[in-house]
Amino acid sequence: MAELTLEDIATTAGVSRSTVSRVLNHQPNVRADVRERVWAVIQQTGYHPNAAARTLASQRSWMIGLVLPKSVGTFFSDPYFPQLTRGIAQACNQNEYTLGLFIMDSREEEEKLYPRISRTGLLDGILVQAGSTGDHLVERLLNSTMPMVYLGRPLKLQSVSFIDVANISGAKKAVSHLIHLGRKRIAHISGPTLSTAAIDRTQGYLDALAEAGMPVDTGLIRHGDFTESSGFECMQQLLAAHPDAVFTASDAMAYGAMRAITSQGLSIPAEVAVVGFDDLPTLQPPLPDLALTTVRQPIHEFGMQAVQLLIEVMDSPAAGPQGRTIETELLIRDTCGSHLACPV
Amino acid sequence: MAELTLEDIATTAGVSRSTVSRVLNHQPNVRADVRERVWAVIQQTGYHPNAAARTLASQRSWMIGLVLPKSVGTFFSDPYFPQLTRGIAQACNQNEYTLGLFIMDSREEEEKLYPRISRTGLLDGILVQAGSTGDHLVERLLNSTMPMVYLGRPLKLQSVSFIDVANISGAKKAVSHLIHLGRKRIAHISGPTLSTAAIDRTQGYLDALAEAGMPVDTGLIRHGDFTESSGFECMQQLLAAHPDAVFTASDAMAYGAMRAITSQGLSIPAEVAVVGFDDLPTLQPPLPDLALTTVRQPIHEFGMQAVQLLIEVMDSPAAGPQGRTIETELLIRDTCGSHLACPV
DNA sequence: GTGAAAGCGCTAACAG
DNA sequence: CTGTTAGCGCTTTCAC
Repeated sequence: MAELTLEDIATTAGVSRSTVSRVLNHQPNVRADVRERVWAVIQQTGYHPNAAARTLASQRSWMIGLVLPKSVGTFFSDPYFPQLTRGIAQACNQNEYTLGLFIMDSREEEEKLYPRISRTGLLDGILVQAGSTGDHLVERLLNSTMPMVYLGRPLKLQSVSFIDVANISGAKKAVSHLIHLGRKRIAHISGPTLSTAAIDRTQGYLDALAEAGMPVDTGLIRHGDFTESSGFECMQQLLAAHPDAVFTASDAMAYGAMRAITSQGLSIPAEVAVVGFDDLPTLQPPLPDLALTTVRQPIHEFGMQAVQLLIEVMDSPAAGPQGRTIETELLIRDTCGSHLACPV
Repeated sequence: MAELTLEDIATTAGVSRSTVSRVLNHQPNVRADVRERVWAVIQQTGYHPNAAARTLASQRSWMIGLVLPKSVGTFFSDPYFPQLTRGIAQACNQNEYTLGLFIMDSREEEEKLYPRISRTGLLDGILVQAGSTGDHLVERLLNSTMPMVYLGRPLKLQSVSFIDVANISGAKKAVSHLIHLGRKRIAHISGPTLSTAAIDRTQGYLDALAEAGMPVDTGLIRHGDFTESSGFECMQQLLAAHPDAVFTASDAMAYGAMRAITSQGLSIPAEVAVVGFDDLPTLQPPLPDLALTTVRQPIHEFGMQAVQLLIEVMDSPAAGPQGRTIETELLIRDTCGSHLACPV
């Protein structure tokens, strides 16, 4: 079954290739009746233009790539990425872009994939997920001329377009809330030291303490790796310092912390309040009747905005690097103890 | 910055375009010294061939699509898909294919995406995830000439290539194990009635009972939707019928069931044994010290095999529809009570 | 408003 | 073993 071509449509519609092309691309200069006639033929025959030919001639593939460097090790143990991917995919659909997925599991894959990603005629632009700082592939990509948006806070601002969650202010909101509720010894479980998201959330924690004139006790700070079990372990250690609250850099760690707290016979939130970060709907809470107070980051929205920004960058490359920040929301539920302190 | 072309490389290397093309595609008929000279130029200049031009000329895009119909609603609440996607991506990388992701959230998106997916010159083949039976998009795709592999059991075998997990035998292994341990009233929590995976796992349950000459009590069967909470609810109902074991069609439901059982003050596995299905590593068990006995499906492997099969289908379309089944493994841990019954 | 013609950058016979 | 010659199917000036 030989595929239909523009030529075929042109012939049966009794017009030239150019005209069919104009109709296909919704260009104005076509007489209404001709346009209809051509559309009719297109519909009847079920013709679809050849993507490669179109890309070659127009120098535009209408395809963008989502690049996940190998340093994003948690990709599939963390519900964050599926959500993000879904937001990105949806925005792609809305804007008629096809989404290419580039997942690297090893340094070798990074080496092999780099030429494919940077090859012209395949991608119009890329979304690059921030991994640990100093990732080799990311560095190379940053130095290429491919239009891109970095997902997260880049090390040196102003050199690349990026979109990030307002981690600092989000974390600060959470900790300030705990302070206002009268908590005095607020512990903090941060993420990996190379994660800018973790660094920024810790910064928010420090900012909140500073604003309240409260001292920083490094004995109340631990670094986990965003997972439940690391939250459990960090909290076990922290309990020796008798905190009356803990702010964790992820919900999973908050759940781990809750498990540690209750297993010591302490009550939440009366004796130790807990506030997390993420609000991923799919996590199963350890204590069904105790909803976690947390900082919600709108991941799906984040993904959609990322695509939108990339489109802007691709459409007007002369505008230079753009930055965008997505706001968070403090969701006050049970574990912060608001109902204990605020009987209003 | 004008992009380099084959022509440029040919000129500076002092050969013709064809020769450069041959070198690029690792074709044999090139003298060794010429080959090296050309490679040198390619390396120095950092030249990468244009993907669209290559696709147009060779009629091969080296890109495959992963299609997730809207009926796959659980896509991002279920750790199954991220794992699957990772396996697929890895196999694509190994075989030099680019992966396109097509996620549909609504019927409208399905309509809009169909032409893009079936458009020639974009995809060499597609992987179509099974959703609920009778999905509109899937029907259309099945009737197209696009090389494809269906992920799951198709309704009418023999009309399409597919790859599936051995759900029936896996479930049967699980239930037979419970029977051998002396359990008499084995309940079952199945999945959605439109899911072939759920249907097959239930079949395995029935087969095991039949083989043992045990009666089927429909009062011991409930349908959940694979989620934790549905497992909890189904188990609450089932407990009224006093089962001494339960086999669930997913780990998440098994965890829900465990929560229901313990909240009734019953002990696992002494009073009620539990066996799940999946063995997804990322789920957080409700009872940290009680590991779930379950049927492991090697999802990552499944994804890789799916790509392999698709490649076979694309390379030899004349061979007709191919079917492949991936075996499961019964992982005996704590919740089935093996240690109680088998003091060997 | 419409058609002719010239590519887009590559692959693949076909000669030599 | 290497170069010449046609395209692949579409977009896009440029005339008319």
